[in-house]
Amino acid sequence: MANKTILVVDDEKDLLDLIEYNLKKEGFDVLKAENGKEGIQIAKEHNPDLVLMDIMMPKMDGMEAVEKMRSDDQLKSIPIIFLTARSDEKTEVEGLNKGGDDYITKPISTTKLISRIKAVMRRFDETEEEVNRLDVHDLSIDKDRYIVKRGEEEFQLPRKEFELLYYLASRKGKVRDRQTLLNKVWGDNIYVVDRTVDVHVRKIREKLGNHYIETVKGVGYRFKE
Amino acid sequence: MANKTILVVDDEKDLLDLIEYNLKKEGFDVLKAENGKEGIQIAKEHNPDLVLMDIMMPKMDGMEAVEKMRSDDQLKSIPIIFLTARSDEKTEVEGLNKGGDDYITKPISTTKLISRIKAVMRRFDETEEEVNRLDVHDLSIDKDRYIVKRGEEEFQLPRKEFELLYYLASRKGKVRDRQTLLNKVWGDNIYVVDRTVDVHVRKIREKLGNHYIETVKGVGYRFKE
DNA sequence: TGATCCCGTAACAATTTCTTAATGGCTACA
DNA sequence: TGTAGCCATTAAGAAATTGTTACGGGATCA
Repeated sequence: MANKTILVVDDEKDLLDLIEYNLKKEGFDVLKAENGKEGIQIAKEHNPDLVLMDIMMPKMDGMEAVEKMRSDDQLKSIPIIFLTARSDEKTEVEGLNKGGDDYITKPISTTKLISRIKAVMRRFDETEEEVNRLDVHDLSIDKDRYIVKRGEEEFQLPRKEFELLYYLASRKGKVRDRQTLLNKVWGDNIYVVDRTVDVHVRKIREKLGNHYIETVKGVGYRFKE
Repeated sequence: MANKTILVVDDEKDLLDLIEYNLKKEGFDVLKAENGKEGIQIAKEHNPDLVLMDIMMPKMDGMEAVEKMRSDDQLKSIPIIFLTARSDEKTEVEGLNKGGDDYITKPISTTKLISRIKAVMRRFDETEEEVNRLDVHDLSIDKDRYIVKRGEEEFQLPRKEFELLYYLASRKGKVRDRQTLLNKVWGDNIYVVDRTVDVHVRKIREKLGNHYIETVKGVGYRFKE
């Protein structure tokens, strides 16, 4: 895997070099810029995975640079960690802060810096990760969120309906008889009349439309292939 | 930091020893069991961080053991990696597969096994680096000061409420069941009735309004996406 | 040593979800 | 076209789950 690239923007050259040294030791590629303007330019060219940005700088202020980045389509989703000299600058940063970003007060402990960087990166990676999501047809069944989406529409199904749908969808095309469904979705030693499945199927169809779950007469149900 | 403990359940003694050897070399603590029944018993006693479970076993089948674990409040959130002899057993495993689990087909490459274990653990280990401040919706949750802000308003939440809110907010959109919340917010071996979570959720809602934390009936709570 | 706040628990109310059972419809086949 | 078998649909009551409130024990701080 290619190394992650980090752009460091700070007007103190010594600090810049120090950070570079430490980041490289950790296996990151490092880009440097000494002011906001330069930072943006380099970011546009190289598309770094993360930006470490000092807030107080000459030329273009870090704050201003961040605002520019946020309104630039190419750059807006790059995570930024702010470096602030005094902790009361926190307040200033607040307005700019998006989801996974972070800020760090100088002076910086290297280990802390590294671990923050890794944390922010991990968080960003995971957002992209499709861990518990099942995409079938035009549906997106997210077990982590217990939500079914179709485009922008969100359906909040009750638990049994959700799990039944999930079970069938994860076995797309395969027929399961009612008893099997009861065992797998309801649980093994649960005593429930198997017609119950019908009702749940109906409720799912009622909400999502009836073209997802197919009835196989005399056998059971299946999620449409 | 204490070593992570892994429980290995397999009826082949030689394999058990081999795996133990390799895991220990990697710095894990290892527990062993030769059948499902014994496995569950040991799991209950030692609360391992991960379970490596063979599917085909005498006494209590691995499948059965897993189901038992899944329905036991204390054990249900322990990640499980399945060992299966033939790859067509995969299908069966699917039904049991929850969240971050994984399966591996025998024969096992040690490196692969280790890397899977680490991957699953990483996924489960939500003790990620924490951010000082989280901005979600119109809230700003400041872990440094244990204060929640909404615009100019400041809310001083008691510790548990704050930590619960923080935990949920930092996993925006993801549902967590009460047991998980207790483990993550209260601590692993704390014995508290899980309805306690409800009360804390209510208190948070009372202060911040009830549109932040959503209830997913039969499952748990989640911070609104 | 009060006063106050926080935490966990229990009890009951409110709500949602699940299950059942009853009815009617459809299809296949004789 | 009659009949049997299977499924869809509905509504109502049961069951499960959560919301809400109140209370007592502890910790904390003046």
